[in-house]
Amino acid sequence: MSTLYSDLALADSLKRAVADMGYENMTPIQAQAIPVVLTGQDVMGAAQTGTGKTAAFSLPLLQRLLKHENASTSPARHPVRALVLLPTRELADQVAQQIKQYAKYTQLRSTVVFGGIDMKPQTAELKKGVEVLVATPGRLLDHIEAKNAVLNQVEYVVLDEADRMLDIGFLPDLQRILSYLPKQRTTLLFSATFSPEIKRLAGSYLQNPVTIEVARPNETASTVEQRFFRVHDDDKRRALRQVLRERGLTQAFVFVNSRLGCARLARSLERDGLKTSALHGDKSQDERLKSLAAFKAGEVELLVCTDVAARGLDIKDVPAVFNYDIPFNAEDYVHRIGRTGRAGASGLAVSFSGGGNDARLVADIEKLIKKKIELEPLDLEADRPRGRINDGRRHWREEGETGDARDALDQPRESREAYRSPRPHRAPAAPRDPFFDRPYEASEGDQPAAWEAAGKAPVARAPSANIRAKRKVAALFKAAEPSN
DNA sequence: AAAAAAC
Repeated sequence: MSTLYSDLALADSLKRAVADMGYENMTPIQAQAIPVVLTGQDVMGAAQTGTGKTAAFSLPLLQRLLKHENASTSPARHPVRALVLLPTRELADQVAQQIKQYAKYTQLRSTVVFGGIDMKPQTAELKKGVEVLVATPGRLLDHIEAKNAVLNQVEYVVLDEADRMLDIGFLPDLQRILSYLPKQRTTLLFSATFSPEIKRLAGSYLQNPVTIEVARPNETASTVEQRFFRVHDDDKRRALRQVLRERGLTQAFVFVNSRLGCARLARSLERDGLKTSALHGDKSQDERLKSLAAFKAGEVELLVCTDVAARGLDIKDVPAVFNYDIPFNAEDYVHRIGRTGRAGASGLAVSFSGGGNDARLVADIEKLIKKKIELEPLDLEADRPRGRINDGRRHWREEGETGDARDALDQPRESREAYRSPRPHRAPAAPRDPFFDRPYEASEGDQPAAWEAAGKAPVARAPSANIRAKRKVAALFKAAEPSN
């Protein structure tokens, strides 16, 4: 069987676009899936990360849209005929851009909708009419309810990262979306990982599906070197820096399990002089896209991220992925390390197994990927003497400052006590304008206030516990952000 | 346990 794009039964307009992108040979998933999707059958496709799944469904999909004109499709109307759903905004953006590339020589229109940004431009695009709509679930439902998107003529639905789309967090939204679609349609599911339960569930959404498994599902790429180090939780940051140095790594994804942990780590690595940006769900969409763009452009060495970045993101030539935290789901491990070693390149995946449940989680991964995992010790260089303050930095927090005191947390637990310094004496703070949160401004001819004349500060009502908690969280995130 | 996805 030929694996050349030029031999495929695709329109010249699509072949030209593929050629423009420099592709000649199909990957195995493409060679197997494209002919099947061209027949219009339902498909469940499993293939390793980084092997071109997007092209595997979008090219034949576009071909079907070109060749099989819908009876109700007039040149004046552009009903949505194909819907592609993804679990994160960045991924939706990426897939939409790829589809635009493939469709650039055709008359087919496409657009993308996702949350976190203004709805109006998306609405305008939808009103103009598109044949292909790429979306994340929440925002799509908004557009459906606002009657901006009419999906009653959808012929093709693609669930990319299908196992994620079918998991408990997404399922309700997904089911609502599917309820707006015609029953008579083609459904395509793709992912690198499928658990047996998800496979069963997926089956209930498909009609006589063709199953395509190019590699064993859940398999990791053989081009990625996988290392697991046993590291004390307090030593992970040093371990990360050491591995970066030893391996001469210029860029890496660094995965962390929580958003706050992500923000904190990004900030502390930034302070270590590493060019870092953070990507997690508590950042504004604008910041998220900027972080990712800076990493793509090579302006940033480390992308410190949560699992928002675990799936699908296709960035060329990222040499390494760190699991600073071991992921809670073994499947996420497969997706995370799939950010490196893409398109046959080599890559390195380094995971730090610390305390808590980590050993158990590593065992889960071993079981899933069916590869023996060796937990190695990591000899840390004594680059930072422990237990004494001799790095010239302060380890307490001055009033009005945030963040520095937490550096003590980077030290081994037993020596933290040494970082506790007596609180420096300071004059009582001047009262602040509670509305603008700044010192009261004195104006010409001001008399000393009554409180000042009496030599005591005014009594302010303490903020409620609720407000204090909110402020505290906001301050933590603010303090934890890299400065730029 | 966490993250993601809508204001």
